[in-house]
Amino acid sequence: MEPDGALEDALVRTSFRVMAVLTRIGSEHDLSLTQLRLLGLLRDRRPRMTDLATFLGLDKSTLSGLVERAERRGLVTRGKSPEDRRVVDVFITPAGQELVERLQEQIHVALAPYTDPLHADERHALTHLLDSVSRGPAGDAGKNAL
Amino acid sequence: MEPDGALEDALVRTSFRVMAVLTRIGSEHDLSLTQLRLLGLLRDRRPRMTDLATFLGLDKSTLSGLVERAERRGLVTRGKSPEDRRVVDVFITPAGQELVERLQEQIHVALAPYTDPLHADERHALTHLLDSVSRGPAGDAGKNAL
DNA sequence: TATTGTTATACTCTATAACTATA
DNA sequence: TATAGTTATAGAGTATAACAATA
Repeated sequence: MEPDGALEDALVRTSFRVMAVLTRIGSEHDLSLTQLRLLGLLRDRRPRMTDLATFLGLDKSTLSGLVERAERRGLVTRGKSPEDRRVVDVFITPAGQELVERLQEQIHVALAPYTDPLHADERHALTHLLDSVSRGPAGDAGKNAL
Repeated sequence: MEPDGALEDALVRTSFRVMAVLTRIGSEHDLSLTQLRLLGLLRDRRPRMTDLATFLGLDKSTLSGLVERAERRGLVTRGKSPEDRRVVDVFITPAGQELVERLQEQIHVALAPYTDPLHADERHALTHLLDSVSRGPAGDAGKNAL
């Protein structure tokens, strides 16, 4: 039997490992972890600024800067909504889309060495256990992947 | 059978969840994720500046600022090594020690809702699988917990 | 009045380059 | 010469407060 808190410690330790991988891959493309997540979110969504702030857990003023820098690099675009003219929708550009797909691929490759030692049934079990965990406590919103 | 990359996606998703928890708890104490890790590392070590930079994957100049701000808050201290007078050793203070223990406790409490739904045998299995994963590819240094 | 977003400001985090002091 | 650490500088990330535009 593990000591109390062993599972939580293992989760924290693993998460720092994964974040180190994401940080490294991001920085190879001059992207912070936050820009990485931003692009990931935009991959299959075109949210408004406020939605992005909520998803990322950041202030809307922070989003203004984040999106502005991504836009300056040609990765995303902003467009005013026709229905409600206060709203700004954010889209990924083709260049951004291409980049995010490349990143996804590199992330998988970089994580593979960590997961490769597992047998097929272990991979299967771990995937399902992590899905349970990241689904979170009942009543916690669905949230985002990368 | 899961699609290819499902395990990697689950790892990334879970890691972002865990980081969100750590970020929130840190910010409740005015600590960045990096300061949190710094204190965690110092909990049972008294490394030199260069060691810390290596552990955290940061430049030594970044460490100077990080440690300086933590020192200003009374959480850590710096002391010149007597053997090699170029070296600076970093220690956690009693106040820092007390804080880091409180943080550890809060982190466990905050993660519990995610892990509570698992049965005892699932918790056991997940702990061991995560330990395998975070042990990493053969030849990867031991590294740190929180 | 309330909501959406931006701007101004201030601080932290980060790396690069140049430096000091030891070794 | 090489190593340990700091400082100066510049840019990104972040929140708070004040603001403009729209509802």
